[in-house]
Amino acid sequence: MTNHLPRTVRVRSDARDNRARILDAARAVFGEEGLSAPMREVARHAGVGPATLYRHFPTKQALIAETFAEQRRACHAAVRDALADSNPWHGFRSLIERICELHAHSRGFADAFMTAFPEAMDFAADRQRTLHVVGELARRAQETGQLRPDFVVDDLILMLMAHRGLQDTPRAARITASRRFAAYVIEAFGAAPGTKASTPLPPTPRLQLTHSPSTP
Amino acid sequence: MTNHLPRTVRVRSDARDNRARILDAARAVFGEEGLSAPMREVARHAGVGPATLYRHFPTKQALIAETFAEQRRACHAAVRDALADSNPWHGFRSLIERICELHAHSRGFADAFMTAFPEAMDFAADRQRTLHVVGELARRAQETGQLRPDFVVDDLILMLMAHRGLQDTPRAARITASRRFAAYVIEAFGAAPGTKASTPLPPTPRLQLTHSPSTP
DNA sequence: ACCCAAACGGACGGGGGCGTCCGTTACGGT
DNA sequence: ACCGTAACGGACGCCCCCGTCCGTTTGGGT
Repeated sequence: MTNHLPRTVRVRSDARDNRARILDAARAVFGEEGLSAPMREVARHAGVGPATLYRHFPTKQALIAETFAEQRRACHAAVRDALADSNPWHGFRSLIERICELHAHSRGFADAFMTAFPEAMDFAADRQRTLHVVGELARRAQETGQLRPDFVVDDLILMLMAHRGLQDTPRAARITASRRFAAYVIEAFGAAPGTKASTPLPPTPRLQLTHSPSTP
Repeated sequence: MTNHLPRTVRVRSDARDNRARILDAARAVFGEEGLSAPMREVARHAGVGPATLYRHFPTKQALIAETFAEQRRACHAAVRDALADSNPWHGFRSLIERICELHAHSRGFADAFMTAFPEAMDFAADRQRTLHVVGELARRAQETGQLRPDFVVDDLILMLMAHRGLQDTPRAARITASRRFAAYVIEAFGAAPGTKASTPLPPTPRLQLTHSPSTP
Protein backbone atom coordinates (compact mmCIF):
# COMPACT_ATOMS: atom_id res chain seq x y z
CA MET A 1 0.00 0.00 0.00
CA THR A 2 1.25 3.48 -0.84
CA ASN A 3 1.88 5.46 2.27
CA HIS A 4 -0.30 8.45 1.50
CA LEU A 5 -0.23 10.46 4.66
CA PRO A 6 -3.24 12.71 4.20
CA ARG A 7 -1.10 15.60 5.37
CA THR A 8 -3.32 17.89 7.46
CA VAL A 9 -6.36 16.31 5.82
CA ARG A 10 -7.04 17.21 2.20
CA VAL A 11 -8.98 20.44 1.91
CA ARG A 12 -11.38 20.49 -0.97
CA SER A 13 -10.89 23.39 -3.35
CA ASP A 14 -14.43 24.71 -3.22
CA ALA A 15 -14.28 24.73 0.55
CA ARG A 16 -11.10 26.80 0.58
CA ASP A 17 -12.60 29.06 -2.06
CA ASN A 18 -15.75 29.62 -0.09
CA ARG A 19 -13.82 30.29 3.07
CA ALA A 20 -11.90 33.06 1.35
CA ARG A 21 -15.03 34.52 -0.21
CA ILE A 22 -16.79 34.46 3.16
CA LEU A 23 -13.93 36.36 4.77
CA ASP A 24 -13.97 38.91 1.96
CA ALA A 25 -17.71 39.29 2.32
CA ALA A 26 -17.39 39.64 6.07
CA ARG A 27 -14.78 42.36 5.70
CA ALA A 28 -17.05 44.23 3.29
CA VAL A 29 -20.31 43.78 5.17
CA PHE A 30 -19.06 44.15 8.74
CA GLY A 31 -16.75 46.92 7.58
CA GLU A 32 -19.61 48.95 6.20
CA GLU A 33 -22.54 48.03 8.44
CA GLY A 34 -20.80 47.13 11.66
CA LEU A 35 -21.06 43.94 13.66
CA SER A 36 -24.82 44.26 13.84
CA ALA A 37 -25.05 43.13 10.24
CA PRO A 38 -26.86 39.76 10.01
CA MET A 39 -24.83 36.66 9.27
CA ARG A 40 -27.11 35.92 6.33
CA GLU A 41 -26.10 39.22 4.78
CA VAL A 42 -22.51 38.03 4.84
CA ALA A 43 -23.62 34.69 3.39
CA ARG A 44 -25.59 36.33 0.59
CA HIS A 45 -22.71 38.66 -0.19
CA ALA A 46 -20.39 35.66 -0.40
CA GLY A 47 -22.82 33.71 -2.53
CA VAL A 48 -23.13 30.80 -0.10
CA GLY A 49 -25.86 29.43 2.11
CA PRO A 50 -26.05 30.13 5.82
CA ALA A 51 -25.09 26.56 6.70
CA THR A 52 -21.87 26.83 4.75
CA LEU A 53 -20.98 29.99 6.57
CA TYR A 54 -21.64 28.37 9.94
CA ARG A 55 -19.63 25.30 9.00
CA HIS A 56 -16.54 27.41 8.35
CA PHE A 57 -17.06 29.66 11.36
CA PRO A 58 -19.12 28.01 14.09
CA THR A 59 -20.27 31.29 15.58
CA LYS A 60 -20.53 34.94 14.66
CA GLN A 61 -17.69 35.91 16.96
CA ALA A 62 -15.41 33.30 15.44
CA LEU A 63 -16.02 34.85 12.05
CA ILE A 64 -15.40 38.31 13.41
CA ALA A 65 -12.14 37.29 15.03
CA GLU A 66 -10.80 35.86 11.79
CA THR A 67 -12.16 38.73 9.75
CA PHE A 68 -10.18 41.45 11.46
CA ALA A 69 -6.86 39.72 11.98
CA GLU A 70 -5.27 42.01 9.42
CA GLN A 71 -6.55 45.19 11.06
CA ARG A 72 -5.27 43.91 14.38
CA ARG A 73 -1.80 43.55 12.88
CA ALA A 74 -2.07 47.07 11.47
CA CYS A 75 -2.96 48.30 14.92
CA HIS A 76 0.08 46.63 16.43
CA ALA A 77 2.27 48.12 13.74
CA ALA A 78 0.91 51.57 14.49
CA VAL A 79 1.72 51.22 18.17
CA ARG A 80 5.18 49.86 17.40
CA ASP A 81 5.95 52.71 15.01
CA ALA A 82 4.70 55.28 17.46
CA LEU A 83 6.92 53.93 20.21
CA ALA A 84 9.90 53.88 17.84
CA ASP A 85 9.39 57.49 16.78
CA SER A 86 12.26 59.67 17.93
CA ASN A 87 9.76 62.43 18.76
CA PRO A 88 7.26 60.96 21.26
CA TRP A 89 4.67 63.66 20.69
CA HIS A 90 4.82 63.15 16.94
CA GLY A 91 4.54 59.42 17.49
CA PHE A 92 1.60 59.93 19.78
CA ARG A 93 -0.23 62.09 17.26
CA SER A 94 0.43 59.68 14.41
CA LEU A 95 -0.85 56.85 16.56
CA ILE A 96 -4.14 58.63 17.20
CA GLU A 97 -4.52 59.41 13.52
CA ARG A 98 -3.77 55.86 12.46
CA ILE A 99 -6.06 54.22 14.99
CA CYS A 100 -8.86 56.60 14.08
CA GLU A 101 -8.30 55.87 10.42
CA LEU A 102 -8.40 52.13 11.00
CA HIS A 103 -11.60 52.48 12.97
CA ALA A 104 -13.16 54.77 10.38
CA HIS A 105 -12.35 52.44 7.50
CA SER A 106 -14.02 49.49 9.17
CA ARG A 107 -17.01 49.90 11.41
CA GLY A 108 -16.77 46.26 12.30
CA PHE A 109 -13.20 46.54 13.47
CA ALA A 110 -14.03 49.58 15.55
CA ASP A 111 -16.91 47.69 17.15
CA ALA A 112 -14.77 44.65 17.79
CA PHE A 113 -11.89 46.70 19.14
CA MET A 114 -14.02 48.69 21.54
CA THR A 115 -16.48 46.03 22.58
CA ALA A 116 -15.64 43.74 25.45
CA PHE A 117 -17.38 40.58 24.39
CA PRO A 118 -18.88 38.41 27.07
CA GLU A 119 -16.49 35.68 26.12
CA ALA A 120 -13.14 37.42 26.20
CA MET A 121 -12.17 37.58 22.61
CA ASP A 122 -8.50 38.31 22.22
CA PHE A 123 -9.34 41.80 21.09
CA ALA A 124 -9.50 42.61 24.76
CA ALA A 125 -6.00 41.31 25.44
CA ASP A 126 -4.75 43.21 22.42
CA ARG A 127 -6.26 46.38 23.70
CA GLN A 128 -4.72 45.93 27.13
CA ARG A 129 -1.25 45.39 25.75
CA THR A 130 -1.72 48.27 23.39
CA LEU A 131 -2.81 50.61 26.14
CA HIS A 132 0.14 49.63 28.28
CA VAL A 133 2.51 50.65 25.51
CA VAL A 134 0.53 53.82 24.96
CA GLY A 135 1.09 54.64 28.61
CA GLU A 136 4.82 54.48 28.09
CA LEU A 137 4.55 56.62 24.99
CA ALA A 138 2.41 59.16 26.82
CA ARG A 139 4.91 59.38 29.66
CA ARG A 140 7.67 60.26 27.21
CA ALA A 141 5.50 62.80 25.40
CA GLN A 142 4.66 64.42 28.70
CA GLU A 143 8.37 64.66 29.56
CA THR A 144 8.95 66.73 26.44
CA GLY A 145 6.12 69.01 27.61
CA GLN A 146 4.04 68.59 24.48
CA LEU A 147 1.40 66.25 25.86
CA ARG A 148 -0.60 67.86 28.61
CA PRO A 149 0.48 66.63 32.04
CA ASP A 150 -3.04 65.76 33.19
CA PHE A 151 -3.53 63.32 30.32
CA VAL A 152 -4.13 59.73 31.41
CA VAL A 153 -4.34 56.63 29.26
CA ASP A 154 -8.05 56.32 30.00
CA ASP A 155 -8.50 59.54 28.07
CA LEU A 156 -7.47 57.71 24.94
CA ILE A 157 -10.14 55.10 25.62
CA LEU A 158 -12.55 57.92 26.22
CA MET A 159 -11.80 59.38 22.83
CA LEU A 160 -11.92 56.03 21.07
CA MET A 161 -15.28 55.36 22.65
CA ALA A 162 -16.39 58.76 21.49
CA HIS A 163 -15.05 57.99 18.04
CA ARG A 164 -17.53 55.13 17.88
CA GLY A 165 -20.29 57.69 17.88
CA LEU A 166 -19.21 58.79 14.40
CA GLN A 167 -19.71 55.41 12.86
CA ASP A 168 -23.41 55.44 12.07
CA THR A 169 -22.83 57.40 8.92
CA PRO A 170 -21.91 56.57 5.31
CA ARG A 171 -18.32 55.65 4.58
CA ALA A 172 -17.16 58.87 2.94
CA ALA A 173 -18.54 61.19 5.60
CA ARG A 174 -17.33 58.80 8.27
CA ILE A 175 -13.73 59.00 7.13
CA THR A 176 -13.78 62.78 6.80
CA ALA A 177 -15.45 63.13 10.17
CA SER A 178 -12.92 60.79 11.73
CA ARG A 179 -9.99 62.83 10.45
CA ARG A 180 -11.39 66.08 11.75
CA PHE A 181 -12.24 64.46 15.04
CA ALA A 182 -8.71 63.11 15.38
CA ALA A 183 -7.30 66.56 14.68
CA TYR A 184 -9.48 68.07 17.40
CA VAL A 185 -8.48 65.32 19.82
CA ILE A 186 -4.81 65.97 19.19
CA GLU A 187 -5.46 69.66 19.67
CA ALA A 188 -7.16 68.89 22.99
CA PHE A 189 -4.40 66.59 24.18
CA GLY A 190 -1.64 69.05 23.34
CA ALA A 191 -0.18 70.93 26.29
CA ALA A 192 -1.33 74.53 26.47
CA PRO A 193 1.62 76.62 25.33
CA GLY A 194 3.11 79.38 27.44
CA THR A 195 1.22 81.24 30.09
CA LYS A 196 -2.39 80.25 29.51
CA ALA A 197 -2.69 77.31 31.85
CA SER A 198 -5.75 75.58 30.49
CA THR A 199 -8.56 75.06 32.94
CA PRO A 200 -8.10 71.86 34.93
CA LEU A 201 -9.93 68.82 33.61
CA PRO A 202 -12.77 67.08 35.44
CA PRO A 203 -11.88 63.72 36.99
CA THR A 204 -11.31 60.70 34.80
CA PRO A 205 -14.11 58.17 34.58
CA ARG A 206 -13.63 54.52 35.45
CA LEU A 207 -14.51 53.22 32.04
CA GLN A 208 -15.47 49.62 31.74
CA LEU A 209 -16.04 48.88 28.16
CA THR A 210 -19.36 48.21 26.60
CA HIS A 211 -21.22 44.99 26.15
CA SER A 212 -23.53 46.43 23.55
CA PRO A 213 -24.26 43.21 21.63
CA SER A 214 -26.25 40.85 23.85
CA THR A 215 -26.68 42.35 27.29
CA PRO A 216 -29.24 40.13 29.05
CA MET B 1 -82.32 67.10 31.74
CA THR B 2 -79.26 68.48 33.44
CA ASN B 3 -76.88 70.02 30.95
CA HIS B 4 -73.73 68.11 31.83
CA LEU B 5 -71.28 69.10 29.18
CA PRO B 6 -68.74 66.27 29.41
CA ARG B 7 -66.00 68.86 29.27
CA THR B 8 -63.13 67.40 27.24
CA VAL B 9 -64.58 63.96 27.93
CA ARG B 10 -64.19 62.59 31.44
CA VAL B 11 -60.84 60.90 31.93
CA ARG B 12 -60.98 57.95 34.21
CA SER B 13 -58.65 58.21 37.18
CA ASP B 14 -56.89 54.91 36.65
CA ALA B 15 -56.22 55.88 33.05
CA ARG B 16 -54.61 59.17 34.02
CA ASP B 17 -52.67 57.36 36.74
CA ASN B 18 -51.35 54.78 34.36
CA ARG B 19 -50.40 57.37 31.79
CA ALA B 20 -48.26 59.14 34.36
CA ARG B 21 -46.68 55.91 35.55
CA ILE B 22 -45.92 54.90 31.98
CA LEU B 23 -44.17 58.21 31.32
CA ASP B 24 -42.16 57.83 34.52
CA ALA B 25 -41.22 54.30 33.56
CA ALA B 26 -40.28 55.43 30.06
CA ARG B 27 -38.03 58.15 31.44
CA ALA B 28 -36.33 55.63 33.70
CA VAL B 29 -35.98 52.79 31.20
CA PHE B 30 -35.17 54.80 28.07
CA GLY B 31 -32.97 57.07 30.12
CA GLU B 32 -30.85 54.20 31.34
CA GLU B 33 -30.99 51.71 28.46
CA GLY B 34 -31.53 54.00 25.50
CA LEU B 35 -34.26 53.87 22.91
CA SER B 36 -33.42 50.27 22.09
CA ALA B 37 -35.13 49.18 25.30
CA PRO B 38 -38.21 47.06 24.52
CA MET B 39 -41.63 48.57 25.01
CA ARG B 40 -42.57 45.68 27.26
CA GLU B 41 -39.76 46.64 29.59
CA VAL B 42 -41.39 50.03 29.98
CA ALA B 43 -44.74 48.34 30.51
CA ARG B 44 -43.36 45.98 33.14
CA HIS B 45 -41.60 48.83 34.89
CA ALA B 46 -44.87 50.75 34.94
CA GLY B 47 -46.84 47.73 36.17
CA VAL B 48 -49.22 47.68 33.20
CA GLY B 49 -49.82 45.36 30.28
CA PRO B 50 -48.46 46.04 26.81
CA ALA B 51 -51.92 46.84 25.45
CA THR B 52 -52.43 49.59 27.99
CA LEU B 53 -49.14 51.13 27.03
CA TYR B 54 -50.05 51.05 23.34
CA ARG B 55 -53.47 52.53 24.02
CA HIS B 56 -51.92 55.58 25.65
CA PHE B 57 -49.14 55.91 23.09
CA PRO B 58 -50.00 54.35 19.75
CA THR B 59 -46.39 53.84 18.74
CA LYS B 60 -42.95 53.75 20.29
CA GLN B 61 -41.98 57.08 18.80
CA ALA B 62 -45.11 58.72 20.18
CA LEU B 63 -44.08 57.56 23.64
CA ILE B 64 -40.54 58.77 23.11
CA ALA B 65 -41.69 62.18 21.96
CA GLU B 66 -43.84 62.68 25.06
CA THR B 67 -41.21 61.21 27.32
CA PHE B 68 -38.51 63.76 26.55
CA ALA B 69 -40.57 66.93 26.30
CA GLU B 70 -38.98 68.18 29.50
CA GLN B 71 -35.44 67.59 28.31
CA ARG B 72 -36.27 69.38 25.09
CA ARG B 73 -37.34 72.41 27.08
CA ALA B 74 -34.12 72.22 29.07
CA CYS B 75 -32.19 72.15 25.84
CA HIS B 76 -33.97 75.25 24.60
CA ALA B 77 -33.29 76.99 27.87
CA ALA B 78 -29.60 76.16 27.61
CA VAL B 79 -29.42 77.68 24.13
CA ARG B 80 -31.35 80.74 25.22
CA ASP B 81 -29.11 81.28 28.22
CA ALA B 82 -25.99 80.83 26.14
CA LEU B 83 -27.12 83.41 23.63
CA ALA B 84 -28.01 85.82 26.43
CA ASP B 85 -24.60 85.48 28.08
CA SER B 86 -22.66 88.71 27.92
CA ASN B 87 -19.50 86.72 27.23
CA PRO B 88 -20.12 84.67 24.07
CA TRP B 89 -17.25 82.29 24.69
CA HIS B 90 -18.43 81.62 28.24
CA GLY B 91 -21.95 81.10 26.91
CA PHE B 92 -20.62 78.74 24.28
CA ARG B 93 -18.72 76.67 26.83
CA SER B 94 -21.67 76.50 29.19
CA LEU B 95 -23.86 75.39 26.33
CA ILE B 96 -21.56 72.50 25.49
CA GLU B 97 -21.41 71.47 29.11
CA ARG B 98 -25.16 71.62 29.57
CA ILE B 99 -25.99 69.75 26.39
CA CYS B 100 -23.47 67.06 27.23
CA GLU B 101 -24.89 66.80 30.71
CA LEU B 102 -28.43 66.45 29.39
CA HIS B 103 -27.30 63.75 26.99
CA ALA B 104 -25.30 61.94 29.66
CA HIS B 105 -28.20 61.90 32.10
CA SER B 106 -30.56 60.32 29.62
CA ARG B 107 -29.37 57.92 26.99
CA GLY B 108 -32.79 57.98 25.46
CA PHE B 109 -32.79 61.73 25.05
CA ALA B 110 -29.36 61.63 23.49
CA ASP B 111 -30.52 58.98 21.05
CA ALA B 112 -33.66 60.89 20.22
CA PHE B 113 -31.81 64.17 19.85
CA MET B 114 -29.15 62.78 17.56
CA THR B 115 -31.24 60.37 15.57
CA ALA B 116 -33.08 61.57 12.51
CA PHE B 117 -36.12 59.39 12.62
CA PRO B 118 -37.63 58.23 9.36
CA GLU B 119 -40.75 60.16 10.18
CA ALA B 120 -39.49 63.58 11.05
CA MET B 121 -40.08 63.76 14.72
CA ASP B 122 -39.90 67.32 15.91
CA PHE B 123 -36.57 66.60 17.51
CA ALA B 124 -35.13 67.25 14.08
CA ALA B 125 -36.76 70.66 13.81
CA ASP B 126 -35.57 71.44 17.31
CA ARG B 127 -32.06 70.56 16.41
CA GLN B 128 -32.11 72.70 13.29
CA ARG B 129 -33.34 75.75 15.14
CA THR B 130 -30.88 75.11 17.91
CA LEU B 131 -27.99 74.82 15.51
CA HIS B 132 -28.96 78.04 13.79
CA VAL B 133 -28.77 79.88 17.07
CA VAL B 134 -25.50 78.15 17.88
CA GLY B 135 -24.13 79.51 14.62
CA GLU B 136 -24.90 83.02 15.77
CA LEU B 137 -23.32 82.34 19.13
CA ALA B 138 -20.23 80.89 17.49
CA ARG B 139 -19.87 83.92 15.24
CA ARG B 140 -19.81 86.19 18.28
CA ALA B 141 -17.35 83.99 20.14
CA GLN B 142 -15.08 84.01 17.14
CA GLU B 143 -15.20 87.80 17.02
CA THR B 144 -13.81 87.93 20.53
CA GLY B 145 -11.00 85.67 19.36
CA GLN B 146 -11.69 82.96 21.94
CA LEU B 147 -13.37 80.44 19.66
CA ARG B 148 -11.02 79.20 16.98
CA PRO B 149 -11.76 80.81 13.62
CA ASP B 150 -11.91 77.54 11.71
CA PHE B 151 -14.74 76.22 13.89
CA VAL B 152 -17.94 75.51 12.02
CA VAL B 153 -21.31 74.55 13.43
CA ASP B 154 -20.99 71.07 11.99
CA ASP B 155 -18.11 70.57 14.40
CA LEU B 156 -20.61 70.75 17.24
CA ILE B 157 -22.67 68.03 15.57
CA LEU B 158 -19.46 66.08 15.14
CA MET B 159 -18.75 66.26 18.84
CA LEU B 160 -22.34 65.47 19.83
CA MET B 161 -22.24 62.43 17.58
CA ALA B 162 -18.97 61.47 19.18
CA HIS B 163 -20.54 62.00 22.58
CA ARG B 164 -23.01 59.26 21.72
CA GLY B 165 -20.12 56.84 21.74
CA LEU B 166 -19.85 57.29 25.50
CA GLN B 167 -23.36 56.13 26.22
CA ASP B 168 -22.95 52.38 26.33
CA THR B 169 -21.67 52.49 29.87
CA PRO B 170 -23.26 52.57 33.32
CA ARG B 171 -24.77 55.82 34.48
CA ALA B 172 -22.10 56.95 36.93
CA ALA B 173 -19.16 56.37 34.58
CA ARG B 174 -21.17 57.85 31.75
CA ILE B 175 -21.69 61.15 33.52
CA THR B 176 -18.06 61.43 34.59
CA ALA B 177 -16.88 60.53 31.13
CA SER B 178 -19.23 63.06 29.60
CA ARG B 179 -17.89 65.85 31.77
CA ARG B 180 -14.29 65.10 30.93
CA PHE B 181 -15.16 64.77 27.28
CA ALA B 182 -16.91 68.14 27.31
CA ALA B 183 -13.85 69.72 28.92
CA TYR B 184 -11.59 68.31 26.21
CA VAL B 185 -13.97 69.48 23.51
CA ILE B 186 -13.97 73.00 24.91
CA GLU B 187 -10.18 72.84 25.08
CA ALA B 188 -10.11 71.78 21.43
CA PHE B 189 -12.52 74.48 20.30
CA GLY B 190 -10.66 77.25 22.07
CA ALA B 191 -8.49 79.44 19.88
CA ALA B 192 -4.78 78.75 20.18
CA PRO B 193 -3.34 81.61 22.18
CA GLY B 194 -0.51 83.80 20.95
CA THR B 195 2.00 82.71 18.38
CA LYS B 196 1.47 78.97 18.12
CA ALA B 197 -1.00 78.83 15.27
CA SER B 198 -2.46 75.39 15.74
CA THR B 199 -2.12 73.08 12.77
CA PRO B 200 -4.97 73.59 10.32
CA LEU B 201 -7.90 71.23 10.68
CA PRO B 202 -8.87 68.66 8.07
CA PRO B 203 -11.98 69.52 6.05
CA THR B 204 -15.40 69.32 7.66
CA PRO B 205 -17.52 66.28 6.86
CA ARG B 206 -20.98 66.57 5.39
CA LEU B 207 -22.73 64.88 8.26
CA GLN B 208 -26.17 63.54 7.68
CA LEU B 209 -27.47 62.19 10.88
CA THR B 210 -27.95 58.58 11.66
CA HIS B 211 -30.95 56.38 11.16
CA SER B 212 -29.71 53.72 13.54
CA PRO B 213 -33.10 52.42 14.73
CA SER B 214 -34.91 50.73 11.84
CA THR B 215 -32.90 51.12 8.64
CA PRO B 216 -34.64 48.83 6.14
C1' DA C 1 -76.76 49.10 44.80
C1' DC C 2 -76.71 49.10 39.77
C1' DC C 3 -74.99 49.41 35.37
C1' DC C 4 -72.31 50.35 31.21
C1' DA C 5 -68.84 52.14 28.95
C1' DA C 6 -64.09 53.06 29.43
C1' DA C 7 -59.99 50.95 30.55
C1' DC C 8 -57.24 46.86 31.30
C1' DG C 9 -54.09 42.85 30.12
C1' DG C 10 -53.15 38.08 28.54
C1' DA C 11 -52.70 35.97 24.30
C1' DC C 12 -52.00 36.33 19.35
C1' DG C 13 -49.87 37.17 14.61
C1' DG C 14 -46.00 39.01 12.00
C1' DG C 15 -41.17 39.87 11.20
C1' DG C 16 -36.28 39.15 11.72
C1' DG C 17 -32.00 37.13 13.38
C1' DC C 18 -29.13 33.06 15.10
C1' DG C 19 -27.69 28.51 14.70
C1' DT C 20 -28.92 23.46 13.02
C1' DC C 21 -30.68 19.27 10.25
C1' DC C 22 -30.75 16.56 6.36
C1' DG C 23 -31.34 15.57 1.54
C1' DT C 24 -28.52 16.93 -2.56
C1' DT C 25 -24.35 18.25 -5.16
C1' DA C 26 -19.81 17.86 -6.91
C1' DC C 27 -14.70 17.37 -5.86
C1' DG C 28 -10.99 14.41 -6.67
C1' DG C 29 -8.76 10.02 -6.20
C1' DT C 30 -8.74 5.58 -8.64
C1' DA D 1 -16.00 6.93 -16.07
C1' DC D 2 -17.03 5.86 -11.32
C1' DC D 3 -17.90 6.42 -6.61
C1' DG D 4 -17.38 7.72 -1.67
C1' DT D 5 -17.31 11.38 0.99
C1' DA D 6 -16.60 16.14 2.03
C1' DA D 7 -19.05 20.15 1.27
C1' DC D 8 -23.25 22.56 0.15
C1' DG D 9 -27.79 25.08 1.00
C1' DG D 10 -32.87 25.32 1.62
C1' DA D 11 -35.85 24.73 5.33
C1' DC D 12 -36.53 24.38 10.17
C1' DG D 13 -36.89 25.57 15.32
C1' DC D 14 -36.05 28.94 18.67
C1' DC D 15 -36.09 33.47 20.71
C1' DC D 16 -37.06 38.45 20.97
C1' DC D 17 -39.50 42.42 19.60
C1' DC D 18 -43.47 45.24 17.82
C1' DG D 19 -48.25 46.21 17.61
C1' DT D 20 -53.30 44.25 17.93
C1' DC D 21 -57.63 41.62 19.44
C1' DC D 22 -60.99 40.38 22.60
C1' DG D 23 -62.80 38.73 26.85
C1' DT D 24 -62.64 40.68 31.64
C1' DT D 25 -62.40 44.21 35.20
C1' DT D 26 -63.52 48.52 37.32
C1' DG D 27 -64.37 53.54 37.74
C1' DG D 28 -67.96 56.61 38.66
C1' DG D 29 -72.43 58.53 37.52
C1' DT D 30 -77.34 57.61 38.79
